[in-house]
Amino acid sequence: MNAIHQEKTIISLIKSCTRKSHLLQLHSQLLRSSHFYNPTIFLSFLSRFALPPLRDLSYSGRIFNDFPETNVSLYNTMIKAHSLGRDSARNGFLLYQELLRLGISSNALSAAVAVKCCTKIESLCNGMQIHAKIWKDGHLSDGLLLTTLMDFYSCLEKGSEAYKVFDDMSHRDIVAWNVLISCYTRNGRTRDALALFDMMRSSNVCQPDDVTCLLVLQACATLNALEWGQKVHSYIVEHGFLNARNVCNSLIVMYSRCGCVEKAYEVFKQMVDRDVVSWSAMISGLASNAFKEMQREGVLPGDQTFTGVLSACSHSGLINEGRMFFKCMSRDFGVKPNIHHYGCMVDLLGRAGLLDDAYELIRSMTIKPDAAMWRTLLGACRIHRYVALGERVVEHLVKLKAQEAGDYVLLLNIYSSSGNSEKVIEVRKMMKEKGIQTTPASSTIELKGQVHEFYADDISHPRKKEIYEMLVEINQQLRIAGYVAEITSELQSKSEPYVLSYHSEKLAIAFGLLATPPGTTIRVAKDLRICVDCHNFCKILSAVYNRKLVIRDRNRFHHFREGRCSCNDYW
DNA sequence: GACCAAGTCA
Repeated sequence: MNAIHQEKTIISLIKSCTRKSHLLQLHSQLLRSSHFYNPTIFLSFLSRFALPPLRDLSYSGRIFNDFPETNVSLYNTMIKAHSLGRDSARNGFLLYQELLRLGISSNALSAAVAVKCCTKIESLCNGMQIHAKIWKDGHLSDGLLLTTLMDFYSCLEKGSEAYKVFDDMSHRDIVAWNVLISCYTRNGRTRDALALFDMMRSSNVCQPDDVTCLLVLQACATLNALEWGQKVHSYIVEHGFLNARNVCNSLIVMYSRCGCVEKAYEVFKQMVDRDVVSWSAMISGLASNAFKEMQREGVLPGDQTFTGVLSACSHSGLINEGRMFFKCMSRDFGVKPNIHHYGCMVDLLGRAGLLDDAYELIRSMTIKPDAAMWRTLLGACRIHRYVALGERVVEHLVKLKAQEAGDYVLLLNIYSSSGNSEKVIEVRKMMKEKGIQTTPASSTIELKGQVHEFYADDISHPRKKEIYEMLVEINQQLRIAGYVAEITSELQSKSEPYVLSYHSEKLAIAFGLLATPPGTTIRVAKDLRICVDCHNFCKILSAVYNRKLVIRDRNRFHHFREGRCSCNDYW
């Protein structure tokens, strides 16, 4: 009795672990006790490590292999974990075959997760083999398994097979119906998907849920079926699905595809927790509708139009739209891409981490790339830590004789963030030899019509004593809130090694904090990029001091509020 | 008693 109680406690302890470090600690503790070899406890451990949010395949694979026993559940968990990734799904299927080879009796769940792997790797014949085995093992009454199988056929565009499975099901729950709808939309029977929504509503088999709405809205968007969409919208309102973010996002997409941006905007405005998807959907809706409207009014888009559209795409990370517009501008509108268009595309691809594509694009250009273009790419190399490409880009800049101190600083940052200190020293030396001067960065803040300018470690301001005292206090406060100064990854334009000092923006912010009443937004402009450390500083400061902070640096605006920044991570 | 199915932008 006691043992069972203990087991339960340990399992709930494992479940409550949200951090990998805690879990690892618990793991090593248990490893020393006898509990670890309890298969039930080990299973809950394994699934914690193998499945999202942690999903560490190599670690979970190791403990799975090291564990002295095996059983179906352990295998199922591992197969499931592998089925979630495109690259790992093949190994998931191999694990399933291993399970069969070992003679461990597989169950319906094993088949389900193995089928999931086949869906991911798009292997029809492997999936059909499993289907045959399901038949043989008599698992045909398992609704979950059959739903998975249906989805498999649907994803591989074997609609008729999927319908057959559906027909043979003895009990169909809402998920099965939803899979059927998604199968219809995927396999070119979009109108039937809509009809199904009506059928479900009028019969009392299964009432549409939020996912049903999601799927049907998708169908409406492709069919341009505005009235249908509105019907679904009112159903959503009636059933209180409007607080589901993904439902709202789908509504936005549906309305903008149907040309009703106003309606889309209405939905967008009443949302309380908008995420990237909501914003991207809204932006792309606005952009493409404005674009369509322009054509309707017979105004031909010019090169400036595309600069606007492309830069909107690049700022909102709309990669596919950007690519689409870029392709159609010359093909359909006879607008030859100019250097700005290419610049937007390089920025777009670079931000998305598609650096090789960006490099290829520059190479393919008929016009000569300018320094700004290479610099954009260099910035992207810095973000995504592409050392080799970064070096090549600097070579191009040198060839153009356009290299600036800032470029070397960027290169320095690339090396230092990838931990290559030898190269850092080398570049520094070269900069010294070439006599490259770095201009000190400055930050400005406006107060009652007067602009105050600060440099790093500036002591020229009349209120410098207060400002530095304020900074000491801020640092204390922020440290309590968990701020740790980050000095390793970032180097500013100083040629000296990093000394613990205050960048200009910190001085400006401290001044703003002491010179303005609580609640005032602090606005600072900086001529270079804000560094990671100052960025963290701002994030935490905005929460601790409950102030909104707007920093405009060389690249963009950063809006800090309640411990967060508008640019999700640093850039 | 633990492990399981569908789904938002592109």
